[in-house]
Amino acid sequence: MSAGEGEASDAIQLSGAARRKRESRRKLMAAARKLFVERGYHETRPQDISREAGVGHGTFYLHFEDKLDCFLAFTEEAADELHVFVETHHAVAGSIEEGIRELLTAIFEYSDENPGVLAAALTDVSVLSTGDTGRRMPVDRWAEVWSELLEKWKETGEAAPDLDVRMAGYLIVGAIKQGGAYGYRRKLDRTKMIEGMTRLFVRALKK
Amino acid sequence: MSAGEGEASDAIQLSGAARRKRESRRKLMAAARKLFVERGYHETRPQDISREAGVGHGTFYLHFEDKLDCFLAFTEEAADELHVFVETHHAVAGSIEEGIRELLTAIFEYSDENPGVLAAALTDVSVLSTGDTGRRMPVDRWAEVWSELLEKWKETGEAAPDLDVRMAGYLIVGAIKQGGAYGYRRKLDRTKMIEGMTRLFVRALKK
Amino acid sequence: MSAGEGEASDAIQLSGAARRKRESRRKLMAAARKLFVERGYHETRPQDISREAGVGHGTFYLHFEDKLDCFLAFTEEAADELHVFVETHHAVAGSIEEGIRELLTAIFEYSDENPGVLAAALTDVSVLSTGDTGRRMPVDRWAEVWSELLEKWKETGEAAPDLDVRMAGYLIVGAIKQGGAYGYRRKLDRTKMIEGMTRLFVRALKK
Amino acid sequence: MSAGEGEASDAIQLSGAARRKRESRRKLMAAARKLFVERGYHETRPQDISREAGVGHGTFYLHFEDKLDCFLAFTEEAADELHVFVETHHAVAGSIEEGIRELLTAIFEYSDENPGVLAAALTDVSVLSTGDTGRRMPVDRWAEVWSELLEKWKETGEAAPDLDVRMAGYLIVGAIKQGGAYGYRRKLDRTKMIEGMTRLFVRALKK
DNA sequence: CATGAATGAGACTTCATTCAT
DNA sequence: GATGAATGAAGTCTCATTCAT
Repeated sequence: MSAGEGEASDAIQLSGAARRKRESRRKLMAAARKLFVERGYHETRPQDISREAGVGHGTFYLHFEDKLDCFLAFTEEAADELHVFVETHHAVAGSIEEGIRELLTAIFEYSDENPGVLAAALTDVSVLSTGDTGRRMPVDRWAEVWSELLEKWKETGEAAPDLDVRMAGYLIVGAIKQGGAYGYRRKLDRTKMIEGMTRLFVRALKK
Repeated sequence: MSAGEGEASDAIQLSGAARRKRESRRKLMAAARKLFVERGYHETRPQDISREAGVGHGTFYLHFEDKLDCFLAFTEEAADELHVFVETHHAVAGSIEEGIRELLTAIFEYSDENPGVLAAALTDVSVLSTGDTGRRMPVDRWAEVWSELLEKWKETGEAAPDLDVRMAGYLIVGAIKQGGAYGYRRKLDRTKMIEGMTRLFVRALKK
Repeated sequence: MSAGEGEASDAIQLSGAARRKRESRRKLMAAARKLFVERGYHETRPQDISREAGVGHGTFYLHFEDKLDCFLAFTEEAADELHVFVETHHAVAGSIEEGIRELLTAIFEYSDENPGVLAAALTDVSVLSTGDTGRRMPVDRWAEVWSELLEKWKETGEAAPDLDVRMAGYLIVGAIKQGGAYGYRRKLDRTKMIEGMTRLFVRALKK
Repeated sequence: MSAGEGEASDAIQLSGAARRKRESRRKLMAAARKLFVERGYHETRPQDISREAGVGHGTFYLHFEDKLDCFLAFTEEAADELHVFVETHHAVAGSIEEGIRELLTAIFEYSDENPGVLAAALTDVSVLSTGDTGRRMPVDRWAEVWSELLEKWKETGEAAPDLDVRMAGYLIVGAIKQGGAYGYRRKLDRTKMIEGMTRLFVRALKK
């Protein structure tokens, strides 16, 4: 059973040490996500993460350069996860209206399953650190996803031809972020939010 | 001692102590704005603000409950200033298209004259403090301004009747915040940004 | 009595705050000296110094940039004190033999009254920090004192004319440092050490 | 397994394990020397030494009790090497003047071939550890070499009969250490330094 | 009202050493 | 013998806030 790991995993045979390290990182990532979401960046100390993960304080620094590095790893993980959700909703396939509705649905479903994660991951890093980190932030990734979709719809003639897709991508992400926070606070009905946003976005973008 | 209070102008004839206090606060507010904008909330210490203001460290706490209180005072000041700009553009008066354009113009003009202030003032306070502060944040004030306008246009039949004006207010503020940051980073042309945003917003909201 | 401080001190009238600060620094310096001498640089933590001085941990950093800065302040104080001892022995006045004997006597007397201080103050800073500190070290100060004396004796024709006084200054300081440590460890008689060293140095330097 | 021990040459026929161990130690010693010289004791971590040596971190502790033990092994190695240099210059053979010049030449030649090693090896161990290590330090070894030579010259009547050879040994080592550091910093000419020092030492010691 | 020295909890991080593999 | 992940005590330093003057 322990031989070969059973699955055709991407690391066919992990030596003991490497496996332990992976396991530590996994625990740290889970702990970091939990605490960043619950308490926010500044209220979470590296040692809290270590304790929550059940590893020593020093282990934290074996896996992350510093606290910010850990936070960025968290945001990237969240971005990756959301990406999977989005892909299963193949927003790309349909019309502009369907596409937008699917994308929003994916986002809200992810948020339901992972409450608070998106809000935490979208924390503006410039609030956390001076100086450029050199890393691409979730906001940018998500804005780009939208931009690409809009570009496609522009090509198919569904979206307004005079659209600046880059700017529109950021406008949409900003709107969703702020609107989502508002809806979450007011405990608005998810379906209604999706419908409302879809209507606005479609009208704004459609030819 | 109490003489001078209650007169028509609040600047006329303040007793020495009261005048000094007012003067201290003015200097502290100016220093706080400068540093919050330049360095951000977490990189600015009360001591820095006091030194920049040219007053003693203790004086800071004569005027503000704590650091967060000072930051909120800054955001409120910024909100008040923007409000003046907005009023001079009487967005209220015209059609939905004119109104939106005027409002955006007011915002961008303010941002030109006060670079970085809006971005700093819109910092999500939940990133700064856990508990509720009980104070209304700029985001909420600005979302409400938009809501009221939208409500008006709904009544005049210019805006779509099925519009959730509260939600739309937040969506717009979020879009402007994120889009503005993007445009500032990319050094986009102001007029083009205003035009692009106006077009999108009008299409989204118009009947 | 408290008025005017009684003495024609260099700070005729110290305001309360300034006096408190001075007092803190005095206590910190005394504590630092005690601990650097007893335990050495690396075994002494800033918080040990603060506790020994009876002030808060933060006060330490009000007076010293960092731990190294504190250590350097200690060495400078020791250098100043030794300087006073040396001056009262007016080594300068007499012949080369008298001069050297007086200087060594001053050094050993200071060491008797301040056991361990010279050894601690002569700690090679390059062992403590990479990078140049930009500060002149006691070793250099003391080497220079010797150099100047030798130069004088060269002029009066008492010292060998082919003497490199700079180099000789360092050789002497190195010899005293190492020889002193040896004598201290072996608990040698002070007078005998002075006589022995004087004899050697005089022979080495005399014309 | 024990076969091969006790043979004429200790290099012939070591079992695989023993050979590997020896090889590891050699690599660790070389790495330790490099880093202690370049960065100093406190700036060098066992991990750095292991990495530089290309062995695992744990291997370090198979060969050295702790970091200080490794440093002392380094100083002893340096002392052994210098000893070889000194012996090839048979300082013992000649007159006091020749002897001193030869010894200094040996030291400076070694320093040229091994820049920084003597300075690093002469680091005062009391700065590194509080308790006595029970090991004889390079300073003591080198002071003793000088003492023995002086004793011999005393017997041949070349050195002053009233000389305390132990103390003189330490004085000379201290002088060379400090003078060498000064000369190195000032990039003085080696030959001139040797000549200058020889002259001073000879005058000081000669009958 | 104003000051600025003092505070000390607590933040982040390092590193000599151990130990399971 | 060799490895390197893990450890956690200990280190240095910061900073929001208080309080005696």
